[in-house]
Amino acid sequence: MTIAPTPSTPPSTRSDPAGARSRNRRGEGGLLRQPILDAALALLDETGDEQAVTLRAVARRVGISAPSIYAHFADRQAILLALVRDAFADLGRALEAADAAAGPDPVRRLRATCTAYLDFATGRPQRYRMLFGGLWNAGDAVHEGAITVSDASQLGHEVLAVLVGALTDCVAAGRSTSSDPAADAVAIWLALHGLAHQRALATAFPWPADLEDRLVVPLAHLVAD
Amino acid sequence: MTIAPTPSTPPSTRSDPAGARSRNRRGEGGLLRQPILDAALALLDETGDEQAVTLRAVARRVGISAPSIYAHFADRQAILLALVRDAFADLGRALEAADAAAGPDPVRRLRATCTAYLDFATGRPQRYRMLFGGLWNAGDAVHEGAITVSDASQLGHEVLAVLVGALTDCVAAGRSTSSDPAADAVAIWLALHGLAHQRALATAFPWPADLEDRLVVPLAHLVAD
DNA sequence: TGTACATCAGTGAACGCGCGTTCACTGATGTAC
DNA sequence: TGTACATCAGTGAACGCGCGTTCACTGATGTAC
Repeated sequence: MTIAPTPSTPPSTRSDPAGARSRNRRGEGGLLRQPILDAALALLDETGDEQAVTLRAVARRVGISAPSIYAHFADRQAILLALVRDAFADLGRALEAADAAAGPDPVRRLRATCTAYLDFATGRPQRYRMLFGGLWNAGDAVHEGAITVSDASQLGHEVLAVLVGALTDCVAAGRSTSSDPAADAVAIWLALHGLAHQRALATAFPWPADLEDRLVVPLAHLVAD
Repeated sequence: MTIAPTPSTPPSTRSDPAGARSRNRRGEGGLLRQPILDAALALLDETGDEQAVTLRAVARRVGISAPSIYAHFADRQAILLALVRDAFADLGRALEAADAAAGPDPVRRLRATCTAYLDFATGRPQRYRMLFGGLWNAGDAVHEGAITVSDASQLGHEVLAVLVGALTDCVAAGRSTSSDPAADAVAIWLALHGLAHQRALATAFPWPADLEDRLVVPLAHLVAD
């Protein structure tokens, strides 16, 4: 008995939990890249430890042999960098989406953006910690410097662009007395990072609920409507 | 020819850079504990990577064999925890010293404390990152939870005690309009942490100089004299 | 004061481990003729 | 349409490494008698 391969079967994009996966069709080897990243991200989120993201652990999870990874990533570091890059992009997108969905009121936009930032860190604490854990800053390896410092500063610019935009509009609407929205946006971002990072560190700690307001309102120099 | 041991020689407290060190006298085995911690801290500061603090690397640096460490620390984790503990204590002491040295003016005290906090992180970025890198929060090991979460919250209380004290005095002197100094002190601390952590991450980044003021003045609700 | 001995600081070799990476390979499959 | 073959996805075994930790030990030294 032969099992006829059904050509209509969609190529395996899923990141199978080991075992079941079958070899990709010829020419579709690149499809393994995403499952590898998915597995790496899952390991990171579950263990909260980037040391747990080893080539062998990732391979085990995807259901492939460890050397197979080398067809898609130059080395272990490259996987981690891809993870950081993706997470930065996710965060940037979340902020822009929150800003866009908040309607026209600039104060609402500013607050929605800040909330989205904090939600990202609360919802994916391991990932947030990794973004700012210093991996891409270690700086002795060859390839990391160039790639991810620019990623990080790009995220910086994205975050800041959204915050500066909202804060500038707050000033224009007479809702903020900030005399330097660009600089105050940096201050807001740093304060958000402080809170987000501590929350990502001590997820169980009973952080007061009004901390976000207590940081954002003064730093944005918001005034009553 | 015999080399007579001179009893007046002080016991070796130095953390010799390997090689030269001689066995401690009988009953003074405990003297090895500090050199081990010194070496571990030096490794951390130099590499900026707590993974570099291995038993073997520490032993190599102290000039002893790796198993000797077990007379002083239960395992590798215990060394790292001792490091965290000491660093927390250092930071707490630095803040209290700054507060005490700032004189009677409450605004000066508040600002001096904030500056000291940021200076600690700028001067020992690797150590600061380690304090808040999540080591003691990983939480799966047996002994770490109990020991260091209490350390961390003790530091929290020390930092906050200093900040709350100064801020309360600012309010009393009519220099701050804060209606809740305790809560605002938490906000200040979080903002300081955000700035300190980013500076410790990207030490080379040209951070604007006035960020400290831009954070502390609004968050402390300071008003002109 | 002399001597035997228990104690103590510290050692060296070895263990098993999981790791990143290399290598030569296998077998399926698309393609050129 | 049939067939040979180059290409491609992926494998399995092996390498050397540094690690944490265990073990049996060594030799110096303080102490009890």
